[in-house]
Amino acid sequence: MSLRFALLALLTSRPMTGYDVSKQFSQSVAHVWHAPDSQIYPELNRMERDGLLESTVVPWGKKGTKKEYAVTEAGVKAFREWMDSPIEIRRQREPAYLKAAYLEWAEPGAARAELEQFRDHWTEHLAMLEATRATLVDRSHPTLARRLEHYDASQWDRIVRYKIFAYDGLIDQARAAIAWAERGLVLVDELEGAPVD
Amino acid sequence: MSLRFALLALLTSRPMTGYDVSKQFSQSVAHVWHAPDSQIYPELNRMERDGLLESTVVPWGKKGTKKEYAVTEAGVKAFREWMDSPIEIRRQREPAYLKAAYLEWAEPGAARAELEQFRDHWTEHLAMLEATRATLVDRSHPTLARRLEHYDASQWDRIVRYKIFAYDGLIDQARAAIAWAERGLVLVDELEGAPVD
DNA sequence: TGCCACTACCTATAGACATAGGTAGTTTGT
DNA sequence: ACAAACTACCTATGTCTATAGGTAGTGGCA
Repeated sequence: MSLRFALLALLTSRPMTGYDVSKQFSQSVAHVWHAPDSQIYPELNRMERDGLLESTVVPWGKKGTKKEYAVTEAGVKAFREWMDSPIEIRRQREPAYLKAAYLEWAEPGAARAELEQFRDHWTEHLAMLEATRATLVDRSHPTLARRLEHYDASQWDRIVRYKIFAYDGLIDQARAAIAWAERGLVLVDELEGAPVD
Repeated sequence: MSLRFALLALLTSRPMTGYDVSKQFSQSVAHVWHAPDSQIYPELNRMERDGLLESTVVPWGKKGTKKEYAVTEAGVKAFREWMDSPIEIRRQREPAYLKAAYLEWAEPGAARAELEQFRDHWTEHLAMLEATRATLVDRSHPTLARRLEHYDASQWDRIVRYKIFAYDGLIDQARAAIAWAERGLVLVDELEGAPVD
């Protein structure tokens, strides 16, 4: 159900075509809520059917058309209601920690590879989060810039700081994950003997 | 697919009935991979069908019976293979961070309630993780104790330390989440004005 | 004897999600 | 003139997951 509100969140910055949504999504909202376009297109249709969005068909080239979605008043209301309602708590479901708990079953080499892969994934993810955070701080993030246009300048700081706050949380998590993986690599060396190569 | 291996992990400690699995699960493996019993029973059946488990029917009372599942050799092999194969990377999907990024849409009271609820959930979760960690350190954790029986005493430290390592990772994440929520509450007070009550 | 909590196991249903495709038009560069 | 890359949108399939039930036997106790 969160996908619907993630899409609403994105579309409050400006009306967009489905294609724009699926592209922009991966560069902003997807950092907190990932979804592939095969989930996005049908959801946009359902949201229009439910009156949260309305679409206008825009010509594109000679024969082509595209559909631009805008949030309706009912959409804004639904988004606000969701914002004011308690969050669902997500249950822990992380294969990396599951595996870590049973590392005595793994080959030492595989255990190391595992932890390195995990660390590298989060390191990459962290770099992306920090880069995005920087574009929020200097307000060059395109979606943010479009969003701020609807607001009085006195509100800008407030809006931006909430977004930075969200990214700070994600960055903390990424850092914690990386540090944990590093400790794991040290532990594997200690328990299995350092690799000989 | 991880559920299958989470169940295998649990059942390597000792054979268990489906009911035991679903009870024990929530006190150990569920900390890293949650699943309700409505998912567990069918999965156990499928695992037996696939030759990873074998079951023996045990009488229970006068008329009742229960099914005890034990991991087969094929099950052990599958578990080892999974342990040695690269992990799937989970995509970010956390409603709390999604909401945090759009907190300018929320009522100040709702924003505070949100963050408090998030903090309280993780505080509770942290207490549980720390309590469980302590039972691993002193080896009083029942599933761990049963597991260690299959191993030579020289291996005990190795096994226990991997489990502690996994919990340490979860504890780090919980602490980071709590600290983030606290910072969020301060931020809301700063941006929306402290609550008047 | 009846009731209740618990053990034991299972089903149904709907929605979420991943993965892997497909079609058709447009723009850009050579 | 043509290919390649991109825009635009959609479908199919299978699995996963949440939620909410259901049935039947057991053990204790009042």
